[in-house]
Amino acid sequence: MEQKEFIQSGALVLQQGMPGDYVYKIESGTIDISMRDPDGEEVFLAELGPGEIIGEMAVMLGGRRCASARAHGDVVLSRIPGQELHKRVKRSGAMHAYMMRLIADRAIRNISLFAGLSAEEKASLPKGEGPVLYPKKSYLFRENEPIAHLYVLCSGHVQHFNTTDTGQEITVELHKPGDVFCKSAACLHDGFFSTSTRAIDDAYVIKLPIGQFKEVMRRYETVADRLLFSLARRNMINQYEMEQRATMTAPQILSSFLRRLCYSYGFDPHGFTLPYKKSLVAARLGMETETLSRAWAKLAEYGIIVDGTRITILDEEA
Amino acid sequence: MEQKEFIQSGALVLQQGMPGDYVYKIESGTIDISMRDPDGEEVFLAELGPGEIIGEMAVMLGGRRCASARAHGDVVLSRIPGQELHKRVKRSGAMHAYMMRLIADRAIRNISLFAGLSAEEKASLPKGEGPVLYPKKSYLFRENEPIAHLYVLCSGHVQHFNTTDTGQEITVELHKPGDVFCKSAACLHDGFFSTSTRAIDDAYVIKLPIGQFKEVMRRYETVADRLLFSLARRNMINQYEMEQRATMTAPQILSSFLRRLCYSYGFDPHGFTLPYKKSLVAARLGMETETLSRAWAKLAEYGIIVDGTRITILDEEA
DNA sequence: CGGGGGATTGACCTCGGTCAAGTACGGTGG
DNA sequence: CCACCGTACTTGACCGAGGTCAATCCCCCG
Repeated sequence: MEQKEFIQSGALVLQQGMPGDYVYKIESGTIDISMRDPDGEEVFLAELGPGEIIGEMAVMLGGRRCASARAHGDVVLSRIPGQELHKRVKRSGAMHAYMMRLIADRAIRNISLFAGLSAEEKASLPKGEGPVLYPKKSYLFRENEPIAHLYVLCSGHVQHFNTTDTGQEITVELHKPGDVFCKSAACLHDGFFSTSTRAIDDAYVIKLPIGQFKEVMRRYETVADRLLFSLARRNMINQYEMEQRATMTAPQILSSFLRRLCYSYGFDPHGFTLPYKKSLVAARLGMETETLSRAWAKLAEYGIIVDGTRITILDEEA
Repeated sequence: MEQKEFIQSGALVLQQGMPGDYVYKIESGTIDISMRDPDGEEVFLAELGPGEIIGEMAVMLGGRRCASARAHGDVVLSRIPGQELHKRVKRSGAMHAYMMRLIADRAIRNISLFAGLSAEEKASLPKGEGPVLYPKKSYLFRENEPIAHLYVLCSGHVQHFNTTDTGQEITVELHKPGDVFCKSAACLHDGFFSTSTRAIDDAYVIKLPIGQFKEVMRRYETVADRLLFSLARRNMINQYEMEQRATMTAPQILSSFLRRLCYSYGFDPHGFTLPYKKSLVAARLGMETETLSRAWAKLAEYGIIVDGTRITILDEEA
């Protein structure tokens, strides 16, 4: 059932953002795990060695790879198909518990906020509330509820939005697997959520109580540092988006969005598929689906070719 | 020349945002200094006693009060007209140096980021670069320059903006006396400014080298805490503004802006004067002056009466 | 008094929102 | 296998808020 693979040093083994229906067990050599966080920073997360499993998150929770894995030196892996893993997990309750624990631990340890900590320090991190399933369209939390957790998204997608008095929904942000959210909420003493958040597809999240997170922040200076950094970056990105919406036309905004999407997911610009429904993209960009629909047609003028669901970016620059 | 005033406990002696051409010397009693920082938080800054001078910043630098002063118990003050102070300062170089030093020290110590520190801790803060004059329309810094300082605005106003490829200027933010800016810039390791910043009128600023600020942050946890808090708040405000621009019409946006302005400057809603030129307001709100001009006319529908430069807000709520 | 910058007003146009109809696609049930 | 339905998306026609351009007004200042 298991199939050996020999990987050259430096080769990409798993790519963040790609779907995946298999896991690898490391037979020999070491694998570097890294991720591009939503702010666009590439962050090194961990180094895994023989006996360890990689890629379990996408398989167990049914989503996409939420980090990239690269061979550090030559490596031998055995590839285990997703079905096989599911069978084993179903057979043994202990195995299931083990996998869930593994996923939860890794999700917490691998968030970019904690990237500056040593392996021992990471081991002492709080565990959080194991992968919790929020079915499609269910709410993680609503506006004006008290803030209790920091969330780590393991699989699926999540939408933040505000509801206006007229019942209109304004999408503020979309999150993809690997993202951490409610960071800024966590800094406001005894605050309340300013947005509602809903699962777009079935989403698994780890929930880390705010108190525990603050404890960690107090203990490790680098965590507070990274949080500051990430909030500051978010501010700049917000400014940038404001500017775009004020000055650009719909096709230009869409083009810019696709370029950033491609970059932040690590997609191949020479052809990738949109990971969201188009209506979601419209919401994210603050436009109507009709406007978006018309914008697709004009993308050629901005160096992007769309063929059905396939998107190709011709000229690549920031 | 000096004129004694007897102030009842709790009375407002100086109000943030008001113009002022006199200073007070405290003869007896104590005065509480506080300010509303740009995020809308009321922050207690200091308690001053007999012999100390208040209100010197607006007078010496020719601007508006950048903090409020309230009598803490019954107080006797002697009021010194601005002209008198200017005469004394002109007469004596030492007096001039002393006033400038006083202003610089107070500006640094009184920023809300440092509000959690004790008097002794505040005394040990770095002094920063004394009040620097940036004449009307001169640049404090430009986009893509390396970030070297945190700025404290002592008098005048300052405009942050981006320039697009087409030469268009997008105003991101306006700052008023007492504001601290480049906070988020300061968190990005060796970053570059993402906006240009220009003095609207003659502006005096204190410049605190980033390195020194980071040093302070490392020493005092509360400073990092407050910075986090303020960045998180800014994020929420950005989101809110995004939402507004997406869903509201020009008069609604203007109305909401005026209400916030009134609140954050501490103006009297029953009649105040706009502290900026209208064209600046237009820039700030991301609209053309013509659109703004038309919006004024429709403000009555939203409970705001405009009579020349006089603005009255009828119904007050968040 | 003339000049210049800011503000206002009017005429016009464009982008994108709105409404309505139509298409493509997948799933379900007979 | 096809009829039916619901969802997502597309297309067309229309409209209105706000941008653009030009003329004018207002007020301060030299």
